[in-house]
Amino acid sequence: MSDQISDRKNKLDKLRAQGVDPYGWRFTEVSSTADVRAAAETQNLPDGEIQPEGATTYRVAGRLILHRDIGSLIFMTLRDSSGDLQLGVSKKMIAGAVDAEGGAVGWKVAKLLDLGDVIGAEGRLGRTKTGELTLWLTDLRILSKCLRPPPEKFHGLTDVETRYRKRYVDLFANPESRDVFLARAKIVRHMRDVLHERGFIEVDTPVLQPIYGGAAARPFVTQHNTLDMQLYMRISPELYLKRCMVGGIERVYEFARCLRNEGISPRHNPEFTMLELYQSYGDYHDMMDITEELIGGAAEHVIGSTKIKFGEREIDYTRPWPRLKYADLFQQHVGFPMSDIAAAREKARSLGWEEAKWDDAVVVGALFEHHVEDKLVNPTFVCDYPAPLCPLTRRDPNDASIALRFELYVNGMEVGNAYTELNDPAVQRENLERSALRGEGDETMAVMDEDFIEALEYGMPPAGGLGIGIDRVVMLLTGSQSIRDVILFPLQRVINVQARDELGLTDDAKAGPE
RNA sequence: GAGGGCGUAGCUCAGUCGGUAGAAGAGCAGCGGCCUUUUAAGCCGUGGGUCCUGGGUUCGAGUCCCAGCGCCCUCACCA
Repeated sequence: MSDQISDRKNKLDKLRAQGVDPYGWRFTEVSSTADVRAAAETQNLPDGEIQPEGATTYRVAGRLILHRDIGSLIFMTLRDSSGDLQLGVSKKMIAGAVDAEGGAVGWKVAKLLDLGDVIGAEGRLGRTKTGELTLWLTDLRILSKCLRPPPEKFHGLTDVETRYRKRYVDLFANPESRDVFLARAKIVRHMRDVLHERGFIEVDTPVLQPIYGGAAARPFVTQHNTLDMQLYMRISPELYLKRCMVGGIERVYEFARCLRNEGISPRHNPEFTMLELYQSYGDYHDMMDITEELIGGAAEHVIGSTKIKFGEREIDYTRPWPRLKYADLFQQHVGFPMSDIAAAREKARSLGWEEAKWDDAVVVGALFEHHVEDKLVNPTFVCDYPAPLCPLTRRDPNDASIALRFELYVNGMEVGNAYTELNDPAVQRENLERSALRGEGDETMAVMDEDFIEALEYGMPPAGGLGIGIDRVVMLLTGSQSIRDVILFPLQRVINVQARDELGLTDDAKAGPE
């Protein structure tokens, strides 16, 4: 009976026995530890001294992550979302503290604290002999008891699986993990600011869709009971955002959670966030400008640098970014023009690919991926794709085999994708029919969406459209090697499947009591 | 889906060639003490294990073999 949870529960009982509620209440007018540090910078705080009674006091709240008990003096480290701050508890100094109801708090609470407890505190600033900024407490209360032992104080939580499954522990135990998600929030905020400034309107479109489209991917299938209807989780918001443009929302965007029933990898998660935006009366050149501002601007304003390390490499986000043609990159890195289909097929065969049943464009695309993508380390716009694989893109008026599309590559990874949008309903119908035909039996291929065509028949303005993989941008800007490091709660298999099976708790058994 | 790697105390990790008598170790955390300027505080004492699970080989398995579960990586898939 000596496990750590019971030890902590014992302390819970001791606190209650002394009239202290271990699950505290409202604790307001709190400064962040960052605010306290900033305030300290402006004051003369000699080493080894505490500000005298009557000096400004500060209130802070957060989680206890270090605790050094030196008899009738205790040093603790408090962590909030802005950082850490040392607290000092002197038995003499805190002796008189009482709470609003007249119950004594302070020293006896300090003696019953455990690592991980959430506390509120108030005190006066000072510096220790070694110059460490310290808040010397005049008040201390416990706001929430931590019943489970937190990870080791020095190494934190390193087990990858536990970090993903118990992200709440990872977040308070590993500041660098917390910082990734704070950076993610700032990056998204920066993007919203840029779009707001340019007159874009944020909307929400359906995740549950009767017909899925806007990308080539396998969807998750689900079912609505009352409507007795099969639905798909969206793989893309594209067709709905275009309907918004038909309706006169000229500049529209959505931070769209998309779900794709595909493989999982360090760059792919079943659900991910895509920023998708459309600008009426623009084209894909406008999308390049805005992409630079969204991502390059985030590097500058959020990370504070245009040169950011990713693994061994340093990536340079200095704008403007090169805008290169797909055909030129192909020629440069593959070694012959992409129009030379015979050479392309021969090359494919030499790589051991079974290309016989592939379309010409697929062969060219595969060679491009194999030979070119890895070379694109610094942000690069790859422009003007072969048309056959772009059913939603407008063709170059001078060359129908070229689609007015670009993809943004960074560190060999596709981060953005943009088109000069197709707005001729007849051509759109034709393209969708053709790709539906080619993809017969392939549930990833585009399917006909009659209502979408009908929307186009009312007239959609010519437009530029852009999609940016937010998770991947956050990976690059925060140096995260896996997409799961920038997604708070990445999908993991349920544990105890075996145990459930052994107990006979299969799906059938769970459906209802006998 | 294929291949490779990993799984030992709450956490971070040792554990050699399969064997060092009995009790599988350390640090942190815990528990009992001491300490009013610590910095991963220190000192003394002390409790804690489904070695992922289930089989097998063996005189003997944390270690070897097989199956399963979970995670990571590579490839495939993801235009």
